[in-house]
Amino acid sequence: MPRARDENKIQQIHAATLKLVIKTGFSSLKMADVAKEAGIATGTLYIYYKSKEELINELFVITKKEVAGVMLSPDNQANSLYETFRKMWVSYFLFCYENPEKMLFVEQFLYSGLISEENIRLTNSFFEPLNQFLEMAKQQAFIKNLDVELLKAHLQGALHEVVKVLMKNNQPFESFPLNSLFEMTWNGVRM
Amino acid sequence: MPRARDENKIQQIHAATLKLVIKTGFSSLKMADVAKEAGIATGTLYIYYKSKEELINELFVITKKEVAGVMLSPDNQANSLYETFRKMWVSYFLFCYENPEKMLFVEQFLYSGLISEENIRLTNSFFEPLNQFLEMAKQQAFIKNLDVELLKAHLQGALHEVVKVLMKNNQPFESFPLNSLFEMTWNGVRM
DNA sequence: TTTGTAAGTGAATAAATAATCACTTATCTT
DNA sequence: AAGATAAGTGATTATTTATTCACTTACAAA
Repeated sequence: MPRARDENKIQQIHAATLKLVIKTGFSSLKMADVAKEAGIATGTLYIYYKSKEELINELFVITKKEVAGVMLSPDNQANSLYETFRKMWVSYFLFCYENPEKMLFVEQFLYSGLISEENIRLTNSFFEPLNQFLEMAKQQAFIKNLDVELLKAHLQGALHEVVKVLMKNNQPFESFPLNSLFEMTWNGVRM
Repeated sequence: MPRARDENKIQQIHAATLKLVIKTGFSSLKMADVAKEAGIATGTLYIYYKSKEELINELFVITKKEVAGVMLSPDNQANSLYETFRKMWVSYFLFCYENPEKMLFVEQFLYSGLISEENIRLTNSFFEPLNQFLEMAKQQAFIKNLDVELLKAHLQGALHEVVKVLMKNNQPFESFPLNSLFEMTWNGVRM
């Protein structure tokens, strides 16, 4: 029997890819660099991924799935729509703040032309429960009666850009005005 | 005397670059393609720009300057802070809607690692009057007392993502809920 | 009209980088 | 312990794409 395929190595490859994307931008992401950063040979990288495109696509899907898991965690289910909304928003905010490389990776590659249409559709499907939650909140006149895609875009766009500014300024976790930022978002979408 | 350098050709090059970026993403932006799209030879492209990096950087600065011009237009000066804020927001929204290729170009390249630090600083300086306006609005307790960079990030992030959704869905200009979208934004930042 | 100069051309070259492969190493089975 | 098999290696190769350059064309001045 052969050696077991090293699942841990895949983690190293992913971490290396994310690290390089956040460090130097994705236009300079090279397979040789990814391999070096992951501590393996370029040839080894190609044992795990047939091509750069495949690596990028897989990491994109995995990261989107992780985000969906964070937002839609059972922990975020609360007794009121407001509380559920707030928990989801805070979870996502903290995820982005603590994993800026994942946020940026997804954002950068979404419109890069490197992610297949199929994977775009697949990753969108992960967020179907979120769509349903927002539809329900709309029906109960809890949030504004706008197209769910527009609501999500408004919420996500604002959150991402804010996190990027916090990142750039190296804001320590305690110092940033999480509640004020949530209030700003909430006052926007509430009825 | 030689022929006059064709200023119009620069416009063609810029238009071609923006068109290709929005069509296929910037990772597949090739100088040969830009030249072809602009109707010139690749060699000609290098008469106008020393390198791809120079083309990208110049177009980035020009586009940012155009955006600043649109937002800070004297037409947007009104009697109330509210009205000025609204006019600026609507101007920028419509600019992005009508020029999605410019919005996406700037967004895609900002974190790409291809724009020089110097040009990042330069283009930020174009928006200094906007910063001053927001500082004033804060002092007059007209909008929330949050860091101006965070306010701008929230506003711009939400607006961009919303425009992208409208674009993707091919929404005709008349059908989209401009006022509702503005209200959402305004309710977020207002005191 | 001739002539000098710079713009324009696109095939050819250089540079960057994705991907391969002949070889080595590690692990598992018997 | 020996054989079998797959992982791992990194220099080499293939491919892509930025850039150049020898040549042509268009224009303006004399």
